[in-house]
Amino acid sequence: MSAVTRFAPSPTGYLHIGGARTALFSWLHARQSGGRFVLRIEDTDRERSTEEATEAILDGLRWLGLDWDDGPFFQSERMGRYREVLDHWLETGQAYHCYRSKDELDALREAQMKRGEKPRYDGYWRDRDGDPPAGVTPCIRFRNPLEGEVVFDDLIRGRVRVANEELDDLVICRADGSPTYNFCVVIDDYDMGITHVVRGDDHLSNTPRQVNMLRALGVEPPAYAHVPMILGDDGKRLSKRHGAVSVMQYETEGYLPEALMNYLVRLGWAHGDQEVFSREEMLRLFDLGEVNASASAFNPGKLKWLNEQYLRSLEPGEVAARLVTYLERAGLDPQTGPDLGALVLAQRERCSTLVELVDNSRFFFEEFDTYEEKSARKHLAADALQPLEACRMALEQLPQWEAERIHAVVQGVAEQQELKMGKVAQPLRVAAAGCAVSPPIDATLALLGRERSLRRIDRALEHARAAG
RNA sequence: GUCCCCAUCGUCUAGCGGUUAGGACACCGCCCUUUCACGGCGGUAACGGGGGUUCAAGUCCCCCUGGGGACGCCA
Repeated sequence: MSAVTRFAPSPTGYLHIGGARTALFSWLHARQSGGRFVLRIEDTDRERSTEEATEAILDGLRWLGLDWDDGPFFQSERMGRYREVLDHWLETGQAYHCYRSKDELDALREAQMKRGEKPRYDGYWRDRDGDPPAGVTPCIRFRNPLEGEVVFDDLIRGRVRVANEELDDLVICRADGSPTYNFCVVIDDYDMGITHVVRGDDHLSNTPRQVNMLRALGVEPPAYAHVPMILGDDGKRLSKRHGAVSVMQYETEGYLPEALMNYLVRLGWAHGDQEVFSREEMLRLFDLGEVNASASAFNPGKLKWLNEQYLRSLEPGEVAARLVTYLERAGLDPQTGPDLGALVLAQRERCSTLVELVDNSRFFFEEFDTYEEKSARKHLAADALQPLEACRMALEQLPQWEAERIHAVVQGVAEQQELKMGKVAQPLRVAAAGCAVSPPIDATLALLGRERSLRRIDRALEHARAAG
């Protein structure tokens, strides 16, 4: 059976980690059944909804590769439809006008809490006819059943039962005429043919009311899957304090969308001992019904590890293509350096992110002003002169500037001068990179090119002489 | 305050009545090594507590504790 699922964010901020995972689960469930994935923007709160936020959310989804089949639909453009149902319900008595003011409601709530009761609307206007107070614009409330219970089977939480006694008559249309979330969701999910509602479990307690409204509409509710929330790495609620909460922040920091997706799919779900899942594997193996019911903490360290895995296993050319943007952002011109595929191959096993890869590769693209102090003191001292000079001479003679030949030179010099490899390679490294960290010296020089390499060795020789 | 939910190493998790409680990240050793890394090998580390049910409980039930969510004319 093919499923129709949806992702329905409210455009009040960027796409965050929790939303991204909900979207992923929802997307996977639709895609693995050959169904449809609907995108709907829940912007009934005009005060807080912004166009920028909508764009930010779409950007996030696109970056992650979570493509949608229908939409984006905007609730703000569906007011006519909501009005239609509202009027109908008013007519049939399934909804009614309520003239309670906010102040009255606040007082009511406070009094109930004080008495140790669950705060709820008292139903004052539920069965009251005529003489509404003058000058008060009413809101509209749904007439929730008083008896019986709502039962539904949540794919993740199992059977959920709530007595109607626990529920009150919720506001479905504000005094200003705008319909509210719980109402719009119900109409939309029905109109859009949603078969599986996948959403954060903070909505679990809304579900019974929604089921009642669906029943009022005379239709069967969809299947529900309430996914647990994601906690910060301190076990508390995820927030700005935990570093990157926006999905796009990870893009900025040089993470690969593949890695983030992989991390997210494993948060609350597992398939035996498997840690790495390609998109195809996710589609094949993921099962909404296997998702854990408990919240899980976001672990940046593991995401980083996954990013390293993808950095190393993706085609170098693929990584190189994505590297271009990052080089430019760092103010480097990709044209002034080595072949990017080769660079990725040389650097990827010592980097966690694309940003780090760029940072560690600056010296391939531009000259550096100074040597890293400690490294220069240690490796560009007087004892570096002889091996450096010998290398310089032999390298200059090389008919072909390739890693293997360079390696032979370094090894030859070490043997000739009866030095350990480190005594030869390290001075060369500092000469070439400006610091004591780089890919293997033969690969480093090969990537750097003959001219640049020799020039930098000359400069290092000067430095060593001056220091000696 | 009221209602609801959740509970295995620090973290993500496997487990679905009988296991030396497994894997991964992180951490710590050792090996490899021209740097930094990668990699390989090994190690520390968990069933929150108390009652039941059962020949047998991490696994089922209840209570406690801890954590979370909901209780808006927010979504």
